[in-house]
Amino acid sequence: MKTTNPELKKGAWTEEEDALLRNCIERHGEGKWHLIPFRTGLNRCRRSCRLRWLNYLKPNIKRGEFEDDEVDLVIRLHNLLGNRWSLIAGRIPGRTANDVKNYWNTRLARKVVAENKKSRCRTKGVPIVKVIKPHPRTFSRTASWVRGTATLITCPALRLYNHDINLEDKCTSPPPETEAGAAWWEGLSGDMADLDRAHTFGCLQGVSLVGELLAETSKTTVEGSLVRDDEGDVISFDIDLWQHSDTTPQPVA
DNA sequence: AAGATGCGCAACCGCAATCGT
DNA sequence: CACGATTGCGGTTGCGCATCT
Repeated sequence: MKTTNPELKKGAWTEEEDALLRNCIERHGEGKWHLIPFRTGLNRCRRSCRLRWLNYLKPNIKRGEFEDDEVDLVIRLHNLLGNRWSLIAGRIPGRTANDVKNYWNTRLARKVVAENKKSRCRTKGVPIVKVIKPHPRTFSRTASWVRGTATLITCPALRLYNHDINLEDKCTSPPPETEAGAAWWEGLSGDMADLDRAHTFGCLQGVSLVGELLAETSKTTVEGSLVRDDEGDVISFDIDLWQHSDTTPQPVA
């Protein structure tokens, strides 16, 4: 299955190789990585080409020191998502997953551990909050997702399902019972008009989210995390909706 | 001055998910 | 549904440079 060609070049890239790769992607676009070595004539494996592009050559990659707000964001997102570097990087414009991971491993990890130790001493007696991190799900517009047949998508911590019911009913669904859920519902309703090409409707029911999403774009990703206290009660939750453009996913809300 | 050590970053590797047939 | 091919992700390694002894 896996083929390793000992003739393939490894190690640092030269300027010539960079130029070949850049030209090829500018001409043919990103993707189809398996064709890149043939198209460029590079004696590199497709994964090496992909990595070089995504981590170094791609336009808009931000270089240099992380700014304070970026560092703050990385710490918060890592707290929420764990080592999901690609998700974290997706929220920090210009930074790659490798950048974030390296920055974390070389600078932030020790700092955060030390600060956590300090804060644990300060907050003795405060219950530990467990964050459940379901994997993001990606839905294509095809088949059952758009107003189609019943679909059930299960995540470890939340459920999303879509079925053929009247949207008006969905909009007038009773607001969630918990305070956090009610706040979310309010915010969601308020944001509706701002959602350019996708809309989401939903309400909290116990520990699950019932939602329906009409995807007018080619792909939409829903990501969510429930935050529970020691008793297992949901105290807040975070859900992100992503529209996939041709290239990098951009948050819509 | 030269070897040792530490650090940052780019790149590689293995694995799992997804896609296509 | 099964299976191979491809892609994406995160962990790890290794190189080059800076600093220390």
